[in-house]
Order: sequence, then structure tokens, then C-alpha cells
Amino acid sequence: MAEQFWLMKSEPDVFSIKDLSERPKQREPWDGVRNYQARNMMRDTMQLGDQVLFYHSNCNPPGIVGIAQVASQPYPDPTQFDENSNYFDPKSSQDKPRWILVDVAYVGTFERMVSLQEMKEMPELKDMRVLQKGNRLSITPVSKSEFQAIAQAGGWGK
DNA sequence: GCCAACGTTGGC
DNA sequence: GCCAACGTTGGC
Repeated sequence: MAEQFWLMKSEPDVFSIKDLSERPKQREPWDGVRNYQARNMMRDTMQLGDQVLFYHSNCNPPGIVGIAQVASQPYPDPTQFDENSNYFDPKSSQDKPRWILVDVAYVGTFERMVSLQEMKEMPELKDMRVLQKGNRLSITPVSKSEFQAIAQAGGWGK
């Protein structure tokens, strides 16, 4: 399959790209997703090695701060079984897990953040899913040209 | 903190 | 299956 690209949102107060870069293996299960569309993309469409734009949400300013990649096959999100977790789901079971995730690995941090504001001003990104009004999905597909435009704006790969 | 947009729940 | 009520997201 051709290489694919994604945007994944994370609140930096909860889990930032710096947190990812400081993990011992620079990799982390992308847990806590409790939206079926986002789950389905991790479960059904993501492939090992897919490139990910790491987006900081619910902060000031929001925007894309770096690059990660898909680092595992899909598997059940362990937090859904943990009664002490905020992400515990009493309707899920080991037999029939409801929530599926992939691991994400650190690739690099941009020289400079590409803010949401800037993204809205880039003509190459006018059709980008995450910029459409009312979009709240935490995982969205990104085209290769969109990915490249953002990476370049972030000073990546020079 | 506000609130628009959207997803989920549950009564019927 | 409809839809009102409610909860969450996330920019501002």
C-alpha cells in the first residue's frame, strides 16, 4: 500500500510531543481515543510506518509541532479495562474490546510550530479535513501534498 | 469561561 | 427509528 499520512491531536498538558520524545523508546500507545471514526482509522486503515503530523490542541496557540509515525499493528487499548483509568469503559470486555489503538513513535520536532492560524492561511491546505468548520475528530487523514506543505513550513527536512 | 458543533444516550 | 437532552471538544 502507498504511504499514508495522518494528523493526530493531543492536548500538550496531557501528552505533548516532548513527552513522546522523552519516552525511553520514544514511542507510546495512542490511548484514550473514544470516538468510533477515529478508532476505525487506527484499526482498519493505518499501516506501520505511516507518517503522522503531531498536533497540539486545546492550548495557545494550537498547531502542528512535529512528526511521528505509526509503530505497531492495531491492538486493544489497555486503558479501557482499567477501572482506575479515566478511559475505563465498563461496556467493553477482554473478549470483545471496544477500543483499538496503535503505537506511535517519535520522528522529530519542527524547528518552528506551524500554528492553526498559519494553516488556515496556506492555500495548499484549504481542503484539509482538520480545518473544516466544526471538525472535532482527533485523527484525520492528510494528503501527501498537505503533509509536505506543513513539513516545509515547519522547517523539517532541510 | 464561553459556546458552537457534534456525538451519544435513552425514553418512547 | 426518532429526537431531545446531555456530554465533550476545542478554538477563542
